[in-house]
Amino acid sequence: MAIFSRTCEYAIRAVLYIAHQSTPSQKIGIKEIAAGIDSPELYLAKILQNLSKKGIINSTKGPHGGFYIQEDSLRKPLSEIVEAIDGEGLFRGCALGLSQCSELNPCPLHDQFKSIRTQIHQVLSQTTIGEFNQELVEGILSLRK
Amino acid sequence: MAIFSRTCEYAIRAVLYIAHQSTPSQKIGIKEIAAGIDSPELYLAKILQNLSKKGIINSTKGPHGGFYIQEDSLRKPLSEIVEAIDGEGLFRGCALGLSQCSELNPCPLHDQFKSIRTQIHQVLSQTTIGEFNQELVEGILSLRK
DNA sequence: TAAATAAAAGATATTCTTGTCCTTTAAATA
DNA sequence: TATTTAAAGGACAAGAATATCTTTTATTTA
Repeated sequence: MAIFSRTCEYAIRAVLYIAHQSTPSQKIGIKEIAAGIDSPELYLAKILQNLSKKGIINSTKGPHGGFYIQEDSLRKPLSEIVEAIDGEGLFRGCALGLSQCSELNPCPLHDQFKSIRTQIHQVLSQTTIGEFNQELVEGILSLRK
Repeated sequence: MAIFSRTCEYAIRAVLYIAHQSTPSQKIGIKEIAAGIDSPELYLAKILQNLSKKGIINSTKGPHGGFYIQEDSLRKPLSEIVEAIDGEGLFRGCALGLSQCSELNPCPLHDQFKSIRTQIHQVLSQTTIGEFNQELVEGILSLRK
């Protein structure tokens, strides 16, 4: 199993792609996004609808419409995308799936995973949607399969 | 999404339960294991069959048969269970699902997740199946929902 | 050796995730 | 204002994960 669901992988890649390829005056269409990140177009459309409802990205219909991201959303952390799609399972909850697991009633892996979860959460909440734009433009980073 | 698949959660809990509840001369049946870790009995049976084939646990059929674990398997790391069930996705591969992601062609999260993966792998490969027996016996740790 | 026991194995069912299709709505522009 | 464009929305389909059921095999013991 991977760290993120496939849906969440698509979501993160798409948001980063939108962040560096579009502005509110130059929107980008679903076709181009899907091609840009190697994802199934119609499935990605559903994912972006979801992210749009949650205010992480924006969209407009009609000619010259498409997806874009507001300036201030570029400062949002990636953890918002992950929580919107995969929930908080990576950050909270018991690694062994025990609902009763807690400090007082810990599962065997409780302490070890507390630190791992913290680190995952830190990375995702300190990394912003916009911070890769320069490297993406320069081709140092890749979003395609 | 959680860190492990549900199947893997059952697997780890079951193996730890077997480790502390049974010996090669005192085997434990699937009914009791499933009750002991709150999991669906028949599904757990499939999982244990799988782990048994892979040599992580042992079993014998017939009266007084059941599952048990060999002395030396108690020293095996939990990573063996995780790899047997969920594969190596947690330890290797790109967080964003990009097959081309590498040191030379990194995805945006490459470096951050390299360290997270390493930590997950370390915890799971340094933690052994047998090391919780004492705490489980004493009731300090829990395996039930 | 026959009967009883318990896991293995194979088949099927259910649920969730992923992916596709078709119609509707909103926006731009001719 | 009619037409075109592109996303939104609803319904459906395929696949994978999870769960259950039934039959078979191996082992013990009466």
